[in-house]
Amino acid sequence: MKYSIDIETVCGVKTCKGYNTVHQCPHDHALHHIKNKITKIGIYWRLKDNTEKFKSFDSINDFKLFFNDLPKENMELIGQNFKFDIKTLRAKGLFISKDLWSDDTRCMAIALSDKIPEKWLMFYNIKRNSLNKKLGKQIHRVAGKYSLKTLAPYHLNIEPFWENEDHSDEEYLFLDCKYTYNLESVLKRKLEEENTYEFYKDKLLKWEKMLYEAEYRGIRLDLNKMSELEIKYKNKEIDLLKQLDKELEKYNKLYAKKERQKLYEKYKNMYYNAVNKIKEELKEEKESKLKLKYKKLLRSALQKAPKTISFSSKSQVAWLFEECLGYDITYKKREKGKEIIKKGVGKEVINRLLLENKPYVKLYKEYSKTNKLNTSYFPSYKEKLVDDILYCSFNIGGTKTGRLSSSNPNLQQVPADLKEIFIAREGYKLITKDMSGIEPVLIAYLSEDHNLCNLLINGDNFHNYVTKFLVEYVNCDTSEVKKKFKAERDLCKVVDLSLFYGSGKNRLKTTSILHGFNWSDADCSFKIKLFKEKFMGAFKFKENLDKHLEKGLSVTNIMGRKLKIPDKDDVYMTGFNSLIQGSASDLVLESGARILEEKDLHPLLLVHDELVIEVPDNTQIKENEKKIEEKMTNYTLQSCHGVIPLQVEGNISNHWEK
DNA sequence: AGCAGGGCGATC
DNA sequence: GGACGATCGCCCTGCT
Repeated sequence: MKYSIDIETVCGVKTCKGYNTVHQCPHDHALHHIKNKITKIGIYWRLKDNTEKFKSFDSINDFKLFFNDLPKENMELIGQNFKFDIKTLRAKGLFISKDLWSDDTRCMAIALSDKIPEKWLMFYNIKRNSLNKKLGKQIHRVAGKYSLKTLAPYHLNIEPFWENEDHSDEEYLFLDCKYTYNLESVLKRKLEEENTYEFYKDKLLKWEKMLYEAEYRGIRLDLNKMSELEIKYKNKEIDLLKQLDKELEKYNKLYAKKERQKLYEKYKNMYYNAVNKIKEELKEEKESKLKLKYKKLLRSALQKAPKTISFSSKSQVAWLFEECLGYDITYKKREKGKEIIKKGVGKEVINRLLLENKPYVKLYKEYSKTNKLNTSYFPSYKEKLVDDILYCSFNIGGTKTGRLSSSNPNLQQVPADLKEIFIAREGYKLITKDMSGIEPVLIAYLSEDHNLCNLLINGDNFHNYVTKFLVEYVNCDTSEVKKKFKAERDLCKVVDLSLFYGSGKNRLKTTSILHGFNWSDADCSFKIKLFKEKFMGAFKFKENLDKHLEKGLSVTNIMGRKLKIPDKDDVYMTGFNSLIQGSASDLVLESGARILEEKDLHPLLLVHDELVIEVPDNTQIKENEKKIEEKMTNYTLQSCHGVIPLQVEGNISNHWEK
């Protein structure tokens, strides 16, 4: 028997100002399986004669009683983004076996290469906005292309539907369940029609279940270490700020003056505008009143006006560097194919100024980094922790390329310096393994490029190889490059892959400057020519791929995922990139799922080409490490030049290894 | 006051 | 003809 299930949740943190309400919680606690609170649970099914059955529950206990009484043999559960529901139910005491989870309409929509057109989504959002306008509040949030709110109207030919303000609407819950139930069969047919049903069922759904386990388990933080680091960086920030304020005192005064000037102008204009609106005959009596009013407003505004430069404001720092210190803060940027000159204090400008030995730049750079850690990492982690466990969400359909993404918090962008606070549970260790050099391997496998295949089959390192021929004078054994030409290799390492994906001489030049080399334009052009000749096969492959994608046709990646580029103008820059990065990501997902099938191995984090796995700290650990390596490399990448080997790197440790 | 959008930086 | 790409989240700013 098929059932579709849906739950409604709200913020469940009593001390939070969003407690028990939807949409107001600033931390999205409604989405946190431990910090949320279930308000309704709905279950929908159909009898043999097709009559609809629907039941809803206000409490988990009532639902539990009902659910436990249902016959489990041949039970099939369907959900929309069911990962969230099954996780939340489990956290509240109802464990549902993964085996009963038979379909996920969100995953189905992700696997379907036929996506909802952008235009359709636009119309949907216009409707949503006008509804919000009527309500006077942003009640209805953006519905993504994989949410039920857009999938159901699009695939089932029904009118868009909306929940009421408190999410407790019985009717809405019923529709949610019913549409999920109906979507399953429609999407199944569509997947079968385009031959992606197997990919969905055997791969994507399996991966989603693995992610569910990873999310449910969460990762432990070393709280002592964290507060130690937090204090360290707090003090560092205060220190740096003191230095900046001291050294730049006169500019602080200048800035305060400028801001005051701006306020004078602002309130002067407001005053004149107000005066102009008065009818001629009333002018005399009202004018003086207005003058007083705006004087008063100006006075209070002046009191609140900033007295020092805020170094976390890019525009203020830009003003300081350009107007006060006379630095050149321009940089080139491409927008819609055109090169434009922009101003800013981003990485590129800062690094150039550093090379020019401009004062204060180093100080500012350090301050920015510290400020970033203090404002966007520690507070976010602390707010999301449950005891010492941190939970994130993985989004399998979050990206255009097929890559995985992470949010709440995003554990795929943890700064290297903070990785040491991520630790194993008592009695466990963490094994960090990354599939180093996975992208060149996939490019070799898919394009069968002669040189690329051979160098990898020989066991040579891609970056070493590139360094050797890109830096003309290098003529040594490939294995010696890393030692003898470290700076050159570091430069090549950050730019070589991008050359496959379409980066050009400007990119090469900027990168060379960042690495302390000043390669000329001609030099860069020449090097790119060399690179293209060396890997002619790969570029030929890209050319053909682009032609194919530009026709609007789809390609299948290494794991069976179908990929289309909706806008043909995007193909040149994103087509090849998506195929390779999506394949790499799927390879890691598949590896994670295979690892989970083994006893006692718990994948926790997936970071594009890297897995962090929690394993028991016992005598089996070395064997387990071998097992993990085997799961990550046991793919046969057969090319016409031979089998291309996959390699993994990484260690067993108490914490997440850099 | 609250939202949208730009700029930026962390990761791969 | 020429262009690396993909995220998430924070801060600031300008608009209504």
